[in-house]
Amino acid sequence: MTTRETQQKAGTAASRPVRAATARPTSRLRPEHARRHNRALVLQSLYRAQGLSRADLAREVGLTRVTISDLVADLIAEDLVVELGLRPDSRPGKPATLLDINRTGFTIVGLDLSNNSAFRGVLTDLDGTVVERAEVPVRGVTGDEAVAATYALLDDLLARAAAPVIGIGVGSPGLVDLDGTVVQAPNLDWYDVPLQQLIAERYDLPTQVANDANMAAQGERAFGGASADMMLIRIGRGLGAGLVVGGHLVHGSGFAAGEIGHVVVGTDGGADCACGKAGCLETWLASPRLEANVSQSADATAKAAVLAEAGERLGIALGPVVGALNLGEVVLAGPHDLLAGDLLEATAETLRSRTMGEIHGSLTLRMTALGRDIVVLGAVVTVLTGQLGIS
Amino acid sequence: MTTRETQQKAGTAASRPVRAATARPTSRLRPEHARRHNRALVLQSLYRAQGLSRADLAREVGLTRVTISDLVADLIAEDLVVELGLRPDSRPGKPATLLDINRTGFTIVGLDLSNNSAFRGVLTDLDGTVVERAEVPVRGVTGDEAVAATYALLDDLLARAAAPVIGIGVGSPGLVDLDGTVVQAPNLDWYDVPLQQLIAERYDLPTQVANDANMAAQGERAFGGASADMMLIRIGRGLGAGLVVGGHLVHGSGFAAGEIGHVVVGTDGGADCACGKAGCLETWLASPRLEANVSQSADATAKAAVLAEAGERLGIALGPVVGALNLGEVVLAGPHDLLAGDLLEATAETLRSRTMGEIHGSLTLRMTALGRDIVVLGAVVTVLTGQLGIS
DNA sequence: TTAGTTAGTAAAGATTACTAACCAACTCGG
DNA sequence: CCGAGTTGGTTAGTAATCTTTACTAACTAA
Repeated sequence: MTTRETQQKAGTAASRPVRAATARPTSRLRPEHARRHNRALVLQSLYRAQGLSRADLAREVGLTRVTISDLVADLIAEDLVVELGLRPDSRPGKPATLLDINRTGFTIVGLDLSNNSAFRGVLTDLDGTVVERAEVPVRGVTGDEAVAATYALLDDLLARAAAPVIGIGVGSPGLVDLDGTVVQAPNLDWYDVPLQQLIAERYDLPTQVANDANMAAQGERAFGGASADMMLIRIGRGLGAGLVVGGHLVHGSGFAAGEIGHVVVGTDGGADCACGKAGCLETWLASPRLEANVSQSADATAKAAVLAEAGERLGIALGPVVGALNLGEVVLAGPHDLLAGDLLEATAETLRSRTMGEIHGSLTLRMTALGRDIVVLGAVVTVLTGQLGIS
Repeated sequence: MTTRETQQKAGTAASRPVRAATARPTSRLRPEHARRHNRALVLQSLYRAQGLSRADLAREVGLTRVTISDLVADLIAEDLVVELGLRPDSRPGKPATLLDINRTGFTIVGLDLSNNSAFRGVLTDLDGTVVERAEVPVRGVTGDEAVAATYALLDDLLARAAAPVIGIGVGSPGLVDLDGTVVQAPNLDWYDVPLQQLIAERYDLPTQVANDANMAAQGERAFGGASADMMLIRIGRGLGAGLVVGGHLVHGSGFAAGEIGHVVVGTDGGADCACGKAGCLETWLASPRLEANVSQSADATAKAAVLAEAGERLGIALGPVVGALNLGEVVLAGPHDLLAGDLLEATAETLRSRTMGEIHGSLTLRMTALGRDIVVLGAVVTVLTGQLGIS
């Protein structure tokens, strides 16, 4: 039944894993790290279900009541958690003291630098409720002036903060590395601008800078209820995407994940693109061109055809991605009037017909409900995650 | 300079993140967990650079010599680590006692159930060096008989194990969930077969069952030196892929990540597929059809054209995936004579011309060097990772 | 009134990793 | 040859963290 071969030492192909190049600095774990982790668990539990008692937390997190009490005492001392009073319902035993995160006691700053007519920013409380808004016009502003405009926006917002600021989140266009350095953002003429460091030092506040589409994906995941395997596609002057895989944002080997605007779609040509190729996804879907095509349409039928073709192209490009990653959800963000109707439907239909639904299960394709705030809200969530461990 | 709006409570779209559905059971961290983590760090450091002293480990891992000594004492007591003797070189100070993982003192079992003529298995030491091989013929065997064949293969291999067995890794075709249950594997007529649990209970050994392409991706990552953002494509009777993103294997929302064989590629038709669609990736690249097309070719030029077209199709399908994930590496596994020449080159060229190289940086496209052992080695690595924390 | 239940706290114990201090064993320079 | 300097490893004591055990407080139910 079995084939027995002579024992062999296969020192050839199969030798010990040599991944010295990828020698990641996986950090050691000290007691304080464990404590931080548990503390974040408590905050997270409180965050998404306010009105928990210490005993509830103990059950949910899996630590003992004693330890939870200790952690909660720390959090109350830092004013991050408050006691709400006794639980009203009536049941046996000592009534519980309800706790909640001090949701309105702190402020988070979120910025969106991706619009090329104005930088926009908000202040929110810990819930992501927008408390203040501001913007600075930046049409044609680049380089150091664009940095200065960012500072002006922050100066304005921070001056209006009524509660202590936990941190600053910034969604920037272009390629941004893990340190928050903008590697390249041609529209702003930024190349290797260490924006995160600049802001953090200027304001002495924890700061998170990341790509705008990635921020948007985080926003959609947290406030839009998106699932753990999701792609968010931003359509505007260009086309960018943010991917969440297994609950984690994808960065890519060169921090360029989601940059699919200049991937050629289909095998039948297409319009010439500024990048030199023809038939790039952007040539089909970037809103200026799409708007032009729509407005040139003779009637509603022709208009619908334009949108349907764009949607089909999007579906063709997304097919392999959806299949390879087995995404559960694809979310579009951009001009509602262009995307929400025929285009979305055509994309959905194309995806259905070009991927294996039986295997891949149900895919949800929808518009975001967060509107223009999607990037700033993503920035806010990123701060929340980075500072409090809430994700 | 800034536009000030009236303060507003935006309780509408932007309310508190409601992700109760995704309430993951992020586990609390107890001291023992931290210890396990640090212990894994020690093992990992020793694994990839044998001949480290306790002091070396302390420097590399970031713990103190005292703690390292303590951890190492545990590991030596378990026979996982051995002292090699004094470091030979001559320098000031007390000579170091070199340590190493007890590489040949344990055995790992790796199985590959993806071939439909025979189940194949190996025993390896901790280095992944193959020590024994076995296989059972399974042509046409399905259902319980296929499970029995797996047992027979394991019985044979385990009887030959000269050193204690750390665990069993199994690469199975089809959809496999995180518990190692084969959700569906039509070729074996397996539906919801809890293979991992069955094997673990029968042999009382830690067992890991996962999809074959995913196992192959793990193997390539560990033993093939693949990078942290990589896609491994297995071409055989069908076509499947395993994806590693940010160093982590992608599972997908329905455990179907990598199932791209039936994604339609291109916009110009294609051959009919067994799945009902036309132009699926498998119709271009599955080896039976590819071999037939090649053998029907009149001359070498025609043969090259067939392979080049298949390669181009692969490139067209991969373009959006490579772009969206910003992959650093794509690795092919399958019949070397078909894939390694014209096909590979055509794929590379297609990817180059259809994605934005300037943004996406360098992409490596290559064949695996692990040959037919790629799945079993991946299974071995998975055990190594699961049991010792080495990854 | 009594029994049972639930919330929260207090004290003591077990793990874990740290600091400080030590010994062991080597090289090197005079 | 011998002391100073260097490096590896261990011992002893301490700080941080979570647990177990045991308690009090405050309620319901009969």
